[in-house]
Formats: sequence, C-alpha cells, structure tokens
Amino acid sequence: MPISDCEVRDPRIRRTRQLLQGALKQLMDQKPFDEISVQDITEAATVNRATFYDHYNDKFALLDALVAGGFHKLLHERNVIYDGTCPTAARAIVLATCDYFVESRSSHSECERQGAFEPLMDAAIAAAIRRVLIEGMKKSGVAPEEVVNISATAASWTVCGAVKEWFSQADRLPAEELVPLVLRLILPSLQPELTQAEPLLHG
Amino acid sequence: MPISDCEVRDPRIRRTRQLLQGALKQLMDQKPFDEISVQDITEAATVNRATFYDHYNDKFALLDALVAGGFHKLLHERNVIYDGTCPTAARAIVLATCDYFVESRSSHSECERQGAFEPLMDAAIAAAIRRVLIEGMKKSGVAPEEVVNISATAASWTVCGAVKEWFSQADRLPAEELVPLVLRLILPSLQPELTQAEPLLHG
DNA sequence: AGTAGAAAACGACATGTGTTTTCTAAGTTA
DNA sequence: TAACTTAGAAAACACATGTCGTTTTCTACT
Repeated sequence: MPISDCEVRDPRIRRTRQLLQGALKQLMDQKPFDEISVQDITEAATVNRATFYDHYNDKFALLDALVAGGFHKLLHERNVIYDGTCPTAARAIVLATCDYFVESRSSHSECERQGAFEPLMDAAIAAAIRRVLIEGMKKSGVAPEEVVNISATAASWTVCGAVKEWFSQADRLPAEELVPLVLRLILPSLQPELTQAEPLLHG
Repeated sequence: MPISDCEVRDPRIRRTRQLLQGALKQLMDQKPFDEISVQDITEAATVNRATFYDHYNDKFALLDALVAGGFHKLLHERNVIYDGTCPTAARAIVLATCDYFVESRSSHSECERQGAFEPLMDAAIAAAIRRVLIEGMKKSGVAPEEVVNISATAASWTVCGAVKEWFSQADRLPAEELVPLVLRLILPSLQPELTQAEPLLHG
C-alpha cells in the first residue's frame, strides 16, 4: 500500500521513488506511455518489480506523481505564488502551463495513439494548478470555502483545457497572445466575490 | 483495429457493441471499473474475448464510448441545442452534467480507489459538452475558428471541473444553485466576441 | 552502539492481456 | 437464390500484472 508522497523521512523511500520516476521519464522519451510496462520501469530503475507496488498502485499512479511533481517544481522555480488577486501570478501560471505542455509532450515520443495517457496528464496538471490557486484564494479569503473550491477547480480546468486546445492546433499562436485570452476566461473564477453581485444572466 | 462508431450499417457490429457497452454498464453497478476485466465484460456480453479487440483497443476505449454516447444521448433527450448565445441552453447543459455525475457515479459502486477511471470519465464528458458548444458557436460565427475552439474547450472543461468539484463535496448545494455560479464562470468563454474588446487586465 | 521496526529484494503464482490462426455462420450484393 | 464478403467463435501463444510470503538490509530511536 503506497504511502503519501509528502514528508517522507526515510532516504530509501525517496531514493526508490526518485529512481522510478526518473526511469519513467527517461523511457517516455523513447516510446509512448502505453508501450511502457512496469517491468521496463523497474529494470531501468534497477529496482525489483514487486518494490514498485510498495510505492504505486500502478503505472498510472507513477505518471500522476511524476507530472504533478514536475509541474509543481516548475511553478516553484519561477517563484509563482498566487496571492488571490494579482493577475501577474495568473499570467505566470498560464505561461508555465504552456511551457509544460510544449516540453513534456513534444518529447514524449510522437502522439499517443490512444489510451488513458492524455486525460491523466491533464488531470495531474489541473490538480497542480488547482492547489496553487486554492492556496492563494484562501489567504485572501474573499469567499466561502465551497465557492473557492469550485472556482479554483473551474479555473484550473479552464487553463488546462484552453492550453491543451491551443497546443493541439497546427499553427498555434505565440503563447504570449494566448495568455490574455485565457486570463479573461478565468477572471470571473479568480474573483468569486463578484459572483453573487452582478445579475448577468436571466433565463 | 476498431472502426469508427458513426455510420455503422452492419447490424452485427451494432449488436456486438451494444452488448459490450451494456455489459460494462451492468458490471459497473457491481464493482469498480478497475476490478473489471475484459474477460468479465465479454462473458457478460456473451461475446468472444478476441471479438472485443475488433471493436475497442482496451477497456478504457469502451468506457470512453459508453460515457460519450450516454451523455450525448442525455443532452439529446433534453433537446439541448446550443445556438451560440442563449443562456437557457448553457443552463441545460450544466444541469445535465450535474445529473449525469449524480446518476453515473453514485451507482458505480463506491469511490474508485484509483487508476485512470475518473480522468477518463471527465475527459469523455468534457468532450461531449465541447462538441455541442462548438457546433453552436460556429453557427453564430462570432469569432475565428481557433478562438472558438479554445473558448469551447475551456468552457466545457470549466463546466466539467466545476460540477466535479461540486459533486465531490459532502453536503453539496442543490444543483439549481450551482447553475448560476457556473454560468457566470463560463460566460466569457461563450462570448468570445468580447475577448479582445475590453482591456480588463494590466500587468 | 545496539536494537526494534521499516522497507527492499526475491521467487513464485494465479490471473489478465493482446494477438494470431483457423473455421463457421451470418449479412450483403447481384 | 447464389456468390461474395465479413463478423464472430474457439483455442492457443507469449507476455504483463498484481499479490504473497519470506529473507535480507537499512533507518531511526533509545
């Protein structure tokens, strides 16, 4: 049964997970995710196959951890700290998402034929964005928690969906031009205090 | 090699796929998706296991077809035809999404422990919503195609994400109260013509 | 420094996967 | 209706998956 990733003291655990994630990362540069077996991963990681299952339920869980960790690290490197209001941070988040898509999908050999790969990547990225947004929105405390959660979730999915669509387009705009478009889409989510104020819709 | 689902003449093919989808649907009322094997499905469907692979690459593809088909049918039953502007249709889409989550997740025995199940469901639902939105927005032709695609994708993900979060909450609001909240979130996506007009953001 | 408790390695096992080949039965076209 | 065409059944194959005990190794704490 896998143990939570945060606050792992034992260096062996950190080491093993590092090896597994590194192995998956490396293998994904060579072949698509659904052609990679757990065996391949554990061999490349020089770890016993059974050990894999002490840490992750399946290779999807490993992918999830890899993407979430990588994206979160990317945000951290850029000092992205969302404070609940500032559009600069929102802008940085969108740009980071663009970069992450470009980086991690162009390398991951060719287009994935099918399977559960893309949805999982997307969900992991959205979850990472969501965490950052919720953290920031809670600090500014402009709305009740349920509304914050819904708003942050919606915003994270909006960013992820928009960037995904942008990335899928043959001759896509420069990322800088996508940003204001996306920012406008998520603005209402990031300002939940206005939500109940304006009677924008009728019937 | 699977054949496209639309425009299938041969009744044998329709029958087999119907059986497979029905079997999966039925099995998911009994146990979680990741405990269901292709064998289980084909046995319940009285179809040979090899035949399964003539139609779907794996059980994830079958799930995708099931969800996409089911949700699209739900929208159609309610005569949801998005015309590109009308909030009534948007409202109906949100409500339908709520209902679909409630119906299909509460029955699917317990919470799924892990795996790629939820992301796939979500992606399939979002894709179905996206199709409806794009169809409608293209008719009204208020924006260039790339912008329509990005907007529709973002909106569909927003709806799906918000409803998912709403559904995950312990004591959730009534769906009717969620609707205006979500509508406000997706309004900018549904009105892409305003996108370049207002200088809402600076810095 | 020594020890209790943990995590890792290992081999083995039952089951599931995806594909291939051959054969039959059913649908489609003329 | 007959000839053509193709879906599906059945069985077998190599390989992957997930799980179990057991043994070994290492960490963390006294």
